Amino acid sequence: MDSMIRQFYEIPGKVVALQPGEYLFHEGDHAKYFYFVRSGQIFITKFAESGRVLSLRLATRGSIIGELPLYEEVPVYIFNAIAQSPSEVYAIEFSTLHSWLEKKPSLAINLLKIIGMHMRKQHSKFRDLVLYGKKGAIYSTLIRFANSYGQEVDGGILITVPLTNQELANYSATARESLNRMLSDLRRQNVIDIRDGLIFIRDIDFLKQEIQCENCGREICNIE
Amino acid sequence: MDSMIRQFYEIPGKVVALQPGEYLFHEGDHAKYFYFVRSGQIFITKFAESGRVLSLRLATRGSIIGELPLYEEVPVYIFNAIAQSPSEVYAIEFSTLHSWLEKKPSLAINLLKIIGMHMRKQHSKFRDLVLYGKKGAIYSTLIRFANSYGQEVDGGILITVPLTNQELANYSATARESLNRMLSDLRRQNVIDIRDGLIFIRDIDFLKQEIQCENCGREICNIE
DNA sequence: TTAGCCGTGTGACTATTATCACTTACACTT
DNA sequence: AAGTGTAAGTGATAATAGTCACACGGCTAA
Repeated sequence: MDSMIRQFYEIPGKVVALQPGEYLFHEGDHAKYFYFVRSGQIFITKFAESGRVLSLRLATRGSIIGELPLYEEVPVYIFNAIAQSPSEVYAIEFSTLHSWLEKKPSLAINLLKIIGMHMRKQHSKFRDLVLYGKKGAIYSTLIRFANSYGQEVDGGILITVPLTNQELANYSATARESLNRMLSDLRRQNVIDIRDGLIFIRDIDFLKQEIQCENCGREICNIE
Repeated sequence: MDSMIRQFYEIPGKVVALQPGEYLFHEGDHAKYFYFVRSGQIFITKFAESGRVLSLRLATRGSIIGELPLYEEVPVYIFNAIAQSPSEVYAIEFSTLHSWLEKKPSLAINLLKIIGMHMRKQHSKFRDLVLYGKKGAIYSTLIRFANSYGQEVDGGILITVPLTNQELANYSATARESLNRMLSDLRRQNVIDIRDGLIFIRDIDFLKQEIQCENCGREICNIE
């Protein structure tokens, strides 16, 4: 992915630094910039009227953010972007990006590739959720976090991002209690474990099998 | 949308005619062509191992199909495309499309716009489903069909596509019986009606309100 | 004209998931 | 060391959705 975004650095823009918890933008804000992440992690979320939070991505180095309103008549962000850790993003104005895309076909093609990949991610998530219910949503979230932020140790995968049960629940649109019970079950079945507050996946194949994983690869099946 | 795809007609390709029920491609097939629909309607579906069918779109004149494997290393269709009515599609080889995209930036930009729109559609569907459960999925499907195939009559909207309960259920990943009960409830509440086997929506605002519709517009909230 | 098929409708039951209310565990402050 | 706050864990119950079984009606082909 890194090779694909390298080209975007040539486009004039500015660097924005964010502290943990700081918003890059809110949903409903007028959208002026297209971003990609240089360092750190950024939560992409959406609020429901009921007060629930739906988490969609955890963007990291190389991820693009705010691409959705790119060619909208009235460009408005439809998600929130909040720094999880100290982060830096590169901000390019839509108008600047537009003119560069017109001049450089290879840039447009790269963006097509990136957005196409996003489509695939979104579809595979949709599939997991819709066909296998909350179990599908939760197992799929674990697999995606493992693919994006997992570190292989002791024959398992340690998810190196600290996440509360509530945060994990937000990724699968599940009640915290339901998520908690599922994690407890998985722990009892020796599929996962908690190590210093981080999730350690002993048997990722079990998770994949349960949701009939199509093994779409780490390029697609991730949370970035 | 039609204006956006006009440009694609300049690219050499071939016309493929389909009879109702005929497959344009199956999921898992090696993907060679990018299509757009000239006439008729095409179901886009996905099969689950359990035998269930998940319906995603009903493509019509101006819709693009098979765009997902565009820049994949091993291009494979991930959905099925089946004609619902006698249809004609225009087929462009990926390799041909690639070279045209490189030569014509405006073509790449148009494709970006179209795919960006698809992303928005997908996100809004995801939201409806995830935040409002099956009710969200079903009401949202009705609204989308109304936006794509609705005809205003008698102060309501008639969905001009004949759909069985099973077909509608496939769009919302719901059991036929559950869908049936929900439709019955809506009928009792005078929100919808059945006219000669077609769904007639009396009170679309009720449906929109129940799923906290963000009024994203017909360009986004449709089933194409 | 009638048997067969298909789609609809519905009751009874089961499974899944959410909600509420509370206890426990742990880190951090004072 | 006690007090406070936050997250985790859990039981009981309610709400939502799926499954199974079957009745009914309309259409069609023999």
